[in-house]
Amino acid sequence: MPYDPPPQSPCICAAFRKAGRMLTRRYNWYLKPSGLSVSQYCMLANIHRNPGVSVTELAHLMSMDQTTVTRNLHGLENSDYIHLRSESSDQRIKKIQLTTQGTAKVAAARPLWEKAQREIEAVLDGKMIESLMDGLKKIPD
Amino acid sequence: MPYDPPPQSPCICAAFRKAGRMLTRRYNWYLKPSGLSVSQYCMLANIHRNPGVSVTELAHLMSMDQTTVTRNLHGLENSDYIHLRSESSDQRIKKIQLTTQGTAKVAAARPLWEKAQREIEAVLDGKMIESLMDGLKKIPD
DNA sequence: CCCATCTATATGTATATACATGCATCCCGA
DNA sequence: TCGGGATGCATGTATATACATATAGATGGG
Repeated sequence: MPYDPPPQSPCICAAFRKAGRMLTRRYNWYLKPSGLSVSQYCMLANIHRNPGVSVTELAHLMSMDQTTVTRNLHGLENSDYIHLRSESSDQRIKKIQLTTQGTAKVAAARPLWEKAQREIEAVLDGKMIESLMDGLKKIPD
Repeated sequence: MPYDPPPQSPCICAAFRKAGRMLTRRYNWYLKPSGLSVSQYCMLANIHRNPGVSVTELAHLMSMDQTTVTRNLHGLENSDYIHLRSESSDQRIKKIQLTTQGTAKVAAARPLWEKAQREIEAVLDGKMIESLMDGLKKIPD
């Protein structure tokens, strides 16, 4: 019986998904005392960097589906870390802002994030990551 | 009012998660005619490469939680792509095998996967990916 | 002005992921 | 041999993710 060979070159997508799981576990471990997941922390940090960003804009920033952003924001809103305000000039658009508690939470979590980031920077070459992220820009939507 | 600066260096974890989302969307687009997601395809391919692997072994292979593997396997079992058989020498262990349909499905999906893989290989340097995956091995569990 | 159409967000559904924990089985030392 | 700890898998719960679609608001051509 001929043996049907499995894929030779490892699946790049699987590699990145696996890396994501490993990094997520590690960052979450460091962030645990803050009560934030790395997903939540990064979403708050993105809002911090882009005050008043809309749901769809945030989705584009993070290469995330708009509906995923909507749902992830709900948790952050229920925790009173953000609030959404409809744009007066266009009632469809919701602009996202950090609340005082949200700003404080990000600030409190940041040293924990930095510990994780430093640990990973020690084993991964930043230049390579940059170069890979650059290549990803060429992927069609 | 002092402006609390957001994280300077981009979050490596967020970068990998974002890359994973982008690649997952693209691979899933190519795999759509097969009816398999890239997650399912890769899990089947792992089983193909490791016939008789156990649930926990597969979890280690993929850096995935054992409970996640258990749940992902259920879908593949319901679709009759795999079957689980308790090891006679140790009833706790379940060994995973591709069924005839599962083997056929992987074979049918493979050319679609290859199209995705080739497209991504054209924009991402394989050596860098390898080197990054190497670095990840140094992350504690 | 009005409706067709476009755009921004939300909801229904399904899979992916992981932590805490439960359950069954195995194994070893007394 | 038996009982406690170790091991392998499953379940309860919660978040993350995305596709299809619904809803509300905006906009422009007639």
